[in-house]
Amino acid sequence: MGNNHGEILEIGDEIKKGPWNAEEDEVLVRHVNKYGPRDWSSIRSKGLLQRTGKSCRLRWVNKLRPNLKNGMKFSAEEERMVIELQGQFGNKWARIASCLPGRTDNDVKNFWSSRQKRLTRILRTPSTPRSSSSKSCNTNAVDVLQSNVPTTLIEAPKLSSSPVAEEPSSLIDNDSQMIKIVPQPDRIKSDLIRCDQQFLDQSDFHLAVAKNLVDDSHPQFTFPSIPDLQQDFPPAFANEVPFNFLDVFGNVDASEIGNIAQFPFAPSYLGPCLGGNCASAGRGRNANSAIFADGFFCDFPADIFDHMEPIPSPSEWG
DNA sequence: AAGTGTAACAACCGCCGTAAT
DNA sequence: TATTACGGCGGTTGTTACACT
Repeated sequence: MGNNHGEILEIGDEIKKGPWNAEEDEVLVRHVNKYGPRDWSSIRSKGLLQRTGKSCRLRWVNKLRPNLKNGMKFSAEEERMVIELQGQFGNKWARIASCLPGRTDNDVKNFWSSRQKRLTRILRTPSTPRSSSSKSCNTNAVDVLQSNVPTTLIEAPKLSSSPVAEEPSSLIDNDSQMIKIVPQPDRIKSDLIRCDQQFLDQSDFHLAVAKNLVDDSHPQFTFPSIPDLQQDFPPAFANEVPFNFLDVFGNVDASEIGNIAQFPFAPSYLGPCLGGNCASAGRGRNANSAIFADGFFCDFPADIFDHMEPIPSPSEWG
């Protein structure tokens, strides 16, 4: 991008790039007020600005348009909507942004990208030693439980904008009660990992999982089934997996977690939410029980995937 | 206080669809 | 019908501010 002062490429009829200044903004706003948000290329042809029409349009749409929520962080409700809509539409940022007043496609895209990077980093962070400057991964279980960060959901990373793929007929091995984890870029699309705070708000669960992970006698990562927030958690979900667990590893190379992994279902110690009675979970969370979802993963040793057993490839699931 | 890592943001690039010629 | 220009969109990159050690 430009130099430190944003003054670049302004030579004769050259196209100017880089950060916009107040004068340029003023010219652009005046043009739009006069002619409407169109004829972007005419701005340059008229000699008003040395910006491309594309650049002008982008500036207007992302920064100068009225009623934008510039500088405002995404609210919990907006966050929830983004996650939900991304699951519904994929990476159709303009479509998603159209459902969020004051937000642009760029806003949504950046927001999603940040979350994706964060989740990816969490999944890749080595357990020892932990990054000395990590802000989100230096917590212990107690810290996590005491956190009041209003993060309510963990969404899955996505790789591409291809249409949502059909779920495999079953991701569950009924015999072993395993959730099959199979990295498949083509189908890393659909749902979200929705970790309701009440699900996370189980200190016993958290500690038990952590213990399980480091206990060589329990070589497999014990992970609970997570209820779907949109379903209001009918008790019958106690033994089902209404979310797409695959997406947790959506953008993690298969080589990093092994080609395939298995996750046993959650044992009963996980508490009433995971035991099936989650009717009160979902929206309207108890602030006192808030858990920073990132911390949940942070407390897992990074080598938890080292012990996962291979399961058949998708072509063998039938 | 300095160094480092991360999140958030701004802007550009390339691709694609569409309308005009 | 083919070509071209334009606008829209998604992906990507660079910069800055901030938090943490």
